[in-house]
Amino acid sequence: MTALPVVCLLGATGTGKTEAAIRLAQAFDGAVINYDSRQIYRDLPLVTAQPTREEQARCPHHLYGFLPAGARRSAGAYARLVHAMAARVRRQGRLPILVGGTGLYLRAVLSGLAPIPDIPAALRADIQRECDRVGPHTLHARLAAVDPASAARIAPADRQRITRALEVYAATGRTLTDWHAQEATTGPEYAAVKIGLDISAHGYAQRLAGRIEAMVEQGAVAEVARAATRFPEGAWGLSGIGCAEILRHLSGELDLDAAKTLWLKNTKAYAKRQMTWFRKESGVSWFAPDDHQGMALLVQARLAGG
RNA sequence: GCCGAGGUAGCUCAGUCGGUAGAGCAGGGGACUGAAAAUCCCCGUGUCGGCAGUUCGAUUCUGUCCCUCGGCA
Repeated sequence: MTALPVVCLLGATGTGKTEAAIRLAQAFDGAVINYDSRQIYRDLPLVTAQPTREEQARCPHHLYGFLPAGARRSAGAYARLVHAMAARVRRQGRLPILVGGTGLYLRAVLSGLAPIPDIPAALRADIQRECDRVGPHTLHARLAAVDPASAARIAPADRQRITRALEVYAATGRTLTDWHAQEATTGPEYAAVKIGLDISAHGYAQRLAGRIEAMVEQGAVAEVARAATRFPEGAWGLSGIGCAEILRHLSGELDLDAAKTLWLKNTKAYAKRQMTWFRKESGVSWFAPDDHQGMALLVQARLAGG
């Protein structure tokens, strides 16, 4: 089987990936496929900065806004969706263009994950409740007894990874370390052209601040309020950056300015984490965000050269 | 001009009874295998406003100058 050509756009939040993707799609008869973990929620198009209706009309877009804010999709499940969608786009004779900001998802798509089965939700909830009760350090010690290699790798305060390692062991009888030593399950083989959008320019912080202002003007607060009404018990989709701050504003804890300030701060910290991830991604060609022509030339050369 | 209060990290400040200094915020770096917009880890040399004096030693005490902010003129 020959490798499936795809373009992958990566870069921190607010760098102009949406526009760059549309330009490439128009130039190469492509279709945009989302790999962002938050732009999947239909209740939150504004705060998650999904492509607008107008933008989506300019070329085919897939895997945006298709889930209610109460749902979750694991990285593995999401990778399977992307595989299916990329194949379908290809069958239609189009070039798949993967766009997003979630480094783990991109890795799951391109390199695969360990073939660990899905863990029953009830078991996961039990372990998480226990973690809340006894604290991560206690569970870390328990992990050290069954899987010392994982315990050594995972920080004693990292409740997410500690509970993950414990639930995998509890559900499968095998340690995470054991699973990770196994070959990853992968989808189709991809020939990926990786394009990074680099914002090292000084205007970036201002750009993020402007984006938040625009989201608020366009009704982000009302959007989050609506979603919160629809999911009164709290929903995973409402835990994202922007939502969390707006919810605190709606509860009266923060005034709008304080919420926006926090929102910006959290967005900047997130952008930094994204760059830490993407910087070490191999084989990325970096471009200025508006250098659409340069990106197109690269894609053209790589598609021709194979 | 006079009186008072200050000048210490990008910002707000603490502190050193004389032994060249540290918090918060901001900022930076990193990790990452099904919650990832998540979850964690690490990072502080700065003419302590300038100059002089006392002292073994001054950011700390003294003098003087400069600057800022009040108040009075």
